[in-house]
Amino acid sequence: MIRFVRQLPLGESDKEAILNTPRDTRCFRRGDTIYRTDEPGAVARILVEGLAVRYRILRNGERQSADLVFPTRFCDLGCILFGESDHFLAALTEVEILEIPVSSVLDLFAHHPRIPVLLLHQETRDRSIMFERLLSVGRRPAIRRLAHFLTELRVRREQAGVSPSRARRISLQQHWIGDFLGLTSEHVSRTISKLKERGLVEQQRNAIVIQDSGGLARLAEFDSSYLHADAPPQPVTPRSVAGIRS
Amino acid sequence: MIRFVRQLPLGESDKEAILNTPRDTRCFRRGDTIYRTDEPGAVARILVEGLAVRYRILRNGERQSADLVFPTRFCDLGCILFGESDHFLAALTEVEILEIPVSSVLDLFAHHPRIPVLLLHQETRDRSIMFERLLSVGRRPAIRRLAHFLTELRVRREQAGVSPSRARRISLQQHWIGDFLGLTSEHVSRTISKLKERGLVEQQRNAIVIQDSGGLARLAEFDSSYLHADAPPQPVTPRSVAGIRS
DNA sequence: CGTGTGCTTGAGGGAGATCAACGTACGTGG
DNA sequence: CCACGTACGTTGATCTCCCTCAAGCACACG
Repeated sequence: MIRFVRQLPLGESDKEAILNTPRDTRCFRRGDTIYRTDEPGAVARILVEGLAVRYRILRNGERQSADLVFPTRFCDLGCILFGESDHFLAALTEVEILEIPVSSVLDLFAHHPRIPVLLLHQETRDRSIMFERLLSVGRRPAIRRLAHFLTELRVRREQAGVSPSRARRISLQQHWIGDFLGLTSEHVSRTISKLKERGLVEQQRNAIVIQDSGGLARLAEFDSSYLHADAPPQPVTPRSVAGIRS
Repeated sequence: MIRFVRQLPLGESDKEAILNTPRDTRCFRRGDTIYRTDEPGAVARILVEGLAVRYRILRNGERQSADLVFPTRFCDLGCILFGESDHFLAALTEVEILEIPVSSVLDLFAHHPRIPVLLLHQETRDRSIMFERLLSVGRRPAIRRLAHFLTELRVRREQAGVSPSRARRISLQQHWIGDFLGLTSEHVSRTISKLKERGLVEQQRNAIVIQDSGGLARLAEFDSSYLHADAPPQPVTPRSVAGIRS
């Protein structure tokens, strides 16, 4: 927690305030549902460790995932701002969640204005990523969709500081991949086979390993600008501490 | 402009500051491209009049729309925060745009912290809408997709103050509807026919008119909670002026 | 009155879904 | 150490929803 706060591109007083905020830690195991839309009671949650997935479901049980939640992110701004979450969150690995009373977060917002601006940055970037997902699902054929998704994950993990070789190893169940891409898990399996035939990826137990990142990115027509990687972390107040990107 | 600012759920000093910000007005006609991703130079834009659509394109020219931009909204936060826009904006009607230098907007953010919090609300709601679109495109069959889209537009326009009878009248070219839903315009045409056969909508010149809102919403399995209609406009600082929803 | 723009309709094809069976790795208990 | 069950992934056959391509139509506008 402390390490995570220290890295934020915020002023010292902002960080102090965050560290002094009352909080609770909860842990989840792979496969657990972290929260649901029908849960009453609003809590602000920050994922500090692990990997989680945001999804919505249809009445017939079909699922659509939108986002992976990486560490240091608020899980659900909607829950803070609107008092209800509009999606489900599931743990893909062991997950550690910080729970903070909503009122405390709102106090933080009111007294430390750099914090909502930081969140505005994150939210805007996340929205851009979701837009690109929508473009994939709406207009790209399955093989490009998958190539694009794998490339996006690789690039985002590299941006988050994962070493290139580890970032090329993507460990996600195929039914989750299908839920991200609007495909059935069977078709995901077939599509992975096609990528293997082309020598772009190979499979190791429970993971897809990117063999030819360039070729995969080319197949996907991947253009990383939507990830806003080179954006300044915090351009709003010139005096703000230049921190490490979250 | 003045009327628009007066309605914002902000304090008087915030509104004064907005009104004192240097700005330029530009007008566009139906069909015009308002901005493109490859345009250099960041400007903050607010749509004050008319209706616009955000979309991205693939190399082969295929298009995916994500959002309709209604009046009083920033067109492109990405452009303000990251210095580049990640999508195109096109005018669906006559459109009036306010252009403000990015530096002025960033000053506003820094000195009037309620403003970024207000934007955070809007951005979070927009993201929820985009998530629902992704769910549609990924998992709903065409007829439900269309029913859901039409219902969403009706409800959002009602929330924005349009009378129920006018809100039931949706005037959008079919190729744009297709771009929202990940369908071809031919299939949109066929799908509208199916809705007509069921007595849910009818067509008048250049517009779809919802006949049976309830039936349409039922077919779509529409649940309006993702629109966060009942959320407080500005819960952050209890002393903030309770304003009319934007 | 021609021309363009958007909508409709049809025939045919294909990408991906569905349904079902089978394979493989792994953990658990005997 | 092996038998078994479960969770995931693979593969095949068939089907269907939506796309593609093409032609025709309706209305607006010069």
